[in-house]
Amino acid sequence: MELRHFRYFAAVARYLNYNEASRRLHVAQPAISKTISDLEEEIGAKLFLRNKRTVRLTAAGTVLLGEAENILKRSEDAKRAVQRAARGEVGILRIGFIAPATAPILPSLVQTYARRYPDVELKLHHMNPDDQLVR
Amino acid sequence: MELRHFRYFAAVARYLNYNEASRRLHVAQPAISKTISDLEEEIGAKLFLRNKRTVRLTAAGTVLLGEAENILKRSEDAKRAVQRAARGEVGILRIGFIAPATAPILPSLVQTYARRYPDVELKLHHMNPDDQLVR
DNA sequence: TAAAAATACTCCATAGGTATTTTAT
DNA sequence: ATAAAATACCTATGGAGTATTTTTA
Repeated sequence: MELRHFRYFAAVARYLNYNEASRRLHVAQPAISKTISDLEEEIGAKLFLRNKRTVRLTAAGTVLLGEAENILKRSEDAKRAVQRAARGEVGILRIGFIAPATAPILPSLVQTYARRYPDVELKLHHMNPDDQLVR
Repeated sequence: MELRHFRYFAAVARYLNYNEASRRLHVAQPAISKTISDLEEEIGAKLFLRNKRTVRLTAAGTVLLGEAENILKRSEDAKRAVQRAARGEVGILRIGFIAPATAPILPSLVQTYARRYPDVELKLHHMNPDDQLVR
């Protein structure tokens, strides 16, 4: 089971039409048919009723639709969250400082930084010159 | 981006060792390397620090680990939920009845059924003989 | 040197394409 | 007759394997 199965399934469920899903996804219709039937086989349940010329979701399919859309959205959200973390826009920044030396400049620096990166948690550590630098 | 990427990534993140992940997943080590680097390329961020002989998660990787595990779990949960729905163990069951005819037997039937399938929502509809059967 | 990850290549499974058939309107 | 999904078959991309190199403890 891969996200691809969910993507194709969600498109078919949305349009209730394999050809339309095929056009929207830019994938040939038989590939859609195959992927849906592979998914049905893996899960062990019919997802669509397609006896007539119309396609309808089964009860099982209705359950999957909600889950699949959620998972697809979470995956895209995760990607963006990771990209933001990589850019340093979220996370934890620990700053060690020695009392007298940085006293005059630190507050304004911290304030400016905190405004620019509201999702970075700042941790200030008042240190002595011989402290170990850990974590 | 597919669940496969998340599966391999989660295994490497867990053991912090490509060879160990390779053994656990029953997939050759170069396939793991390739999949991780494909994922890093797609996301546009390094997920592991592997300069030294040790593997460590980056900040971005740490964010992804939580998300990836969550998505993988949700996917398995979704599969099971769909299977349960297909077996009729969850969902909605609408029962139409005509007042006098079924009066004596319906209550006990409903009670027995509700105990056996606690996740099936029962909807009872008091109907007239000429009512349309809809939904 | 020994270990672990990356690289190079080869192979094959399967995702996806084209053509056609089936089915129902 | 038309439109949509399924089936059959073929192609080729890329996932995974083996062998090797690189790197660093």
